[in-house]
Amino acid sequence: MRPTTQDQPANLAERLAHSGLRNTTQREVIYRALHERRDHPTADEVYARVRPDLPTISLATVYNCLETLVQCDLVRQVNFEREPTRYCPNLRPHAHFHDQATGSTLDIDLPPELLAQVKAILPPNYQADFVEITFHGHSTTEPSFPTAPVA
Amino acid sequence: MRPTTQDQPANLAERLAHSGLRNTTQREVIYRALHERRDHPTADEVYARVRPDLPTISLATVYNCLETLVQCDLVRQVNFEREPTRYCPNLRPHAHFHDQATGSTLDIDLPPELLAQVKAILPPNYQADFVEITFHGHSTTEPSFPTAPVA
DNA sequence: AGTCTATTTAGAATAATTCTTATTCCCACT
DNA sequence: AGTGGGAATAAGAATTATTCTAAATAGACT
Repeated sequence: MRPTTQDQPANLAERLAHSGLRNTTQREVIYRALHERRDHPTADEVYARVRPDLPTISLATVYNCLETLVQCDLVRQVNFEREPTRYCPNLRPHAHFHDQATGSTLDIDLPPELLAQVKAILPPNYQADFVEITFHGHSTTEPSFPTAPVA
Repeated sequence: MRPTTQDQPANLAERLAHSGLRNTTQREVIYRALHERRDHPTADEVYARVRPDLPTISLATVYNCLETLVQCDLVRQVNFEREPTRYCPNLRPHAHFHDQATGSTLDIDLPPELLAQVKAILPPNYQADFVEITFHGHSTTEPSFPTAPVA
């Protein structure tokens, strides 16, 4: 029996079957599209990525499939303010760094003990199913827009 | 000279003037509406609250004023997933507990040292201007919907 | 009072997402 | 292999929070 690691996600088909759902081409292609580039695309961006493979897919189906993958814990939803929802294939506990200038997103692994410490500030009788930590900031290496080189 | 505490927010008029903005009736009433009940209303809810005082105010103005108050650091914006934006008069560093069943929100003060520890997981050259921590969960005391009393 | 600009108002426009309905697909069963 | 039934998809309309536009109003300053 192959051990199920946290990082290599269990079979898509398995997880779908476990929820009584069918493994369709659309779900597979979308799932792969997310895992090939491990970034944080919007539904529109996923739509654009899968259209070469599935020229007749509709945006509604992209939304449906992404929602299904989220339900099956194969993909996570990420929201920054009121920007369009993004979809994240990283299932490990992690925080997000959101660059306010470029909009780019970086996953930052969350040490379990830190997560525990954060949860510990909750008052009694409040149970957190999920802790969302988002850094809003800027990278100090890459400039946010092209600038003339400094002499 | 009266010391400016963190909790009692500095004069609205002062802050507006500091940004070269005018102190209008609409801004004042909206500001007060947020501070009277220290909860997390949406723009629509603020609209409903101020209409008794300002029967001719428009929703666009509510959005404008709230945006202005946010710019002046008199109010904070809070987003849960893609729900309508909420507005929060609590300016101290705090996390939010979002009850998934009821939608109710609880402010949870963030100890400065915990905030520092969280920021410490950022890689070099990543600067966080703001750290957002949201707990998604449920309170174990209040039931999420009315249930028959247990015998 | 008069001018200048910020602000407000009302309603149209926008954009992400969801909904609706018809069609297509997949699977189980004969 | 053919068929029936439920699930999934496609296409486009509908919804909803928010922003934009243009005209009217109000404050501040001479």
